[in-house]
Amino acid sequence: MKMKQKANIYELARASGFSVSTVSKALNHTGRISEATRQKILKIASELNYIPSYHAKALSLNKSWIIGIIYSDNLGIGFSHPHFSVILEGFKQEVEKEGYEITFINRNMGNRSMTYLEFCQYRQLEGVFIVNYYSLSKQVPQLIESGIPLVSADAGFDHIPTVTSNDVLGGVLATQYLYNLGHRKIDHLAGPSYTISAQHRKKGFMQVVSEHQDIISHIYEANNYSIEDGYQQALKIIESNDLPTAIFVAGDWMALGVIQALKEHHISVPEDISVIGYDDLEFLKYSQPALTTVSQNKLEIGKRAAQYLIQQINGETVSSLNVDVEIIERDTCQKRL
Amino acid sequence: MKMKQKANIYELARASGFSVSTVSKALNHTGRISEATRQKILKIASELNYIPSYHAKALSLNKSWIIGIIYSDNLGIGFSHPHFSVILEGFKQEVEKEGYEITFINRNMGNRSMTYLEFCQYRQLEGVFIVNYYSLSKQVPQLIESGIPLVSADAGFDHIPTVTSNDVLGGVLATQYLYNLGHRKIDHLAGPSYTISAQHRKKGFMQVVSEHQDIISHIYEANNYSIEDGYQQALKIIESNDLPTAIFVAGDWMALGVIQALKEHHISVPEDISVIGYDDLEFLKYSQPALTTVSQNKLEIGKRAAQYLIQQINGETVSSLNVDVEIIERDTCQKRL
DNA sequence: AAATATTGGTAAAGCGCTTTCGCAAATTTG
DNA sequence: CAAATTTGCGAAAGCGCTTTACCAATATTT
Repeated sequence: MKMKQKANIYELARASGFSVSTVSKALNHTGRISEATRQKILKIASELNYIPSYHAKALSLNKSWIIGIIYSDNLGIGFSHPHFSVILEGFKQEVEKEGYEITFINRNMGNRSMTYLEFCQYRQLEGVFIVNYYSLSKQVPQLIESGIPLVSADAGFDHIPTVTSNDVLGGVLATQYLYNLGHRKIDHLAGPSYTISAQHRKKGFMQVVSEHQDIISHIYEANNYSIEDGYQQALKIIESNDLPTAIFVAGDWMALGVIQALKEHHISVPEDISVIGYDDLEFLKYSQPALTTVSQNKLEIGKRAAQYLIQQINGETVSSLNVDVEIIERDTCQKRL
Repeated sequence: MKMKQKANIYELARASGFSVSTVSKALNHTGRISEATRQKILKIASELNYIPSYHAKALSLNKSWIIGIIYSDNLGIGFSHPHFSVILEGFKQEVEKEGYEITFINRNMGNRSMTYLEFCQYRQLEGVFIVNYYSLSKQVPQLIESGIPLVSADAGFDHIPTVTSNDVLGGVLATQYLYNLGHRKIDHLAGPSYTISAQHRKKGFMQVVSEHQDIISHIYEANNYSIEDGYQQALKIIESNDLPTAIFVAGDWMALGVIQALKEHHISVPEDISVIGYDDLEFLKYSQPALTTVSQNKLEIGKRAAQYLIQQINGETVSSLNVDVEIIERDTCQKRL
């Protein structure tokens, strides 16, 4: 049986005896047309294995059904990033539900390089999702100015609807948690201060500290949310000769470094010092001891971002949103009597 | 300054005084045209912020520059999958270098659902990369029959060029490694037998065993490469009352479960039993004790797959390829004297 | 200087689809 | 039963680009 190659609308017209306009209307359930002829045409379409041409449709309708993703990954690990990959996944699931596809915006398509905006125009993108973008270049401002629907999962852009964790709340919860366990000497290892997330977590921490006269605290700050930075800062805490009984670490990676440094100095977690992290990276469930942490609802962040973007594409206006966080109790914190 | 909205080729023609055909040729460095007029046209194009329309180009040229990805993720974690996400990343990097984009093939675009093949036709995809697909449906056979360029990162499809780790070699290396450490009672926990990867790793294991008369071994088999399955099978090993001194576990996840089970029975790793895993999942670097494992070069697998696919798109024919693996020595194996 | 080849450029058709507008036939209204 | 609507359908233009076929004007060969 020879498969008919790529029948188009004209062949359907010829085969059915109707005009192309009528065929088009039949296929799209649009326009005025009798049910009888619609059925005839649909039947023929299926017999001929008709599949419409996306490119022709997109050109004609001026609608691409594609959403761009800006995912500049400073670690070079791309999809494998334990935090952003989950957000991306949630985003993807949600937009696909609504019939959109995603594509990654990179600046050298084909041969010549393009700006983000140029790429968006070239591909007629419906909107773009900015996740994990740190740069001072004019690229994003240019996008904002262009009026294309935008949503971000990074705090730090004004003028863009943003979906992030409620990091102030996270800071509060983590600190209260330690306080309620009986800790009174609580240090905070903050993330890099140029990130809004770090600022907020620290703010939450300080808020709780200020509410309780009996807390003694020091704040340290890392340049990066990395294991290495956690390790280095922990060394400082150790050298300070004024050990806390608990540390609220602003990121899981850093917490890993902290725990390692403590262990090397024969300070055991959680017996000597309790440690709580932030992020709830999937794999830290399996670390030993399993990390107690503040969980960000990453999948939810991605999904809400998707909804916000699609709402904008449909002409609605949206504001920003903070997604709730929660404490995940595992094995790195314990009561202090 | 008012930004000209989406100038097209006709406006360039009018503004430059040349015809659209000439403009097109100037823009594409094609056809016979004098350098002088080309420069004039390019100048005007840049002044008018001309950006071509992808859709029009694609329709006219019948070329989409887009590669489809079939990534059916049975765990539901999508991008976050610690093994496949890295392969995907390598693939993406490599195809982008050549000017292609990737898109994910899911069966319900817009509203109605499509088969993989229909989607490929709809979007005029140049080729497709099958990664992590297990299903008995006719979808993939249909793709194969259609003649669209295909490449896979899963063993298990005949008739499709496949890029995978050399799993037989991996099995050999792991087993030899244990043997050379002095182990003579070596068990193997194999992956699910319906996967080619598990079959190959086991084959490598048995090959080494057969070469050495003095090895005593048992083989166990899991239904899944999961922590839970590793845990369950480890219980069986423990119950057997014939403990090995080393276990070659066919997957890192399973190894995690194995180690946990052993620990709960106060059998310490590596003092009592050495454990070697398989995969080299990124995060297991940080497990305690850090897992010794057979490392799959995931990034390389993705990149080679990309190259193979593009070669096919360009009309060349390619065969399959096995990417080398290597032992990563960490803390879960030790000498047996 | 006549014959030939090359160069620079254009008109027009084609890629596959949507949509407006118009028109005849069928249907509803008063 | 005439007038007013409504229904069913088609012609044609438009979306923005590429490419073939052709023509006139040069440039090159004998």
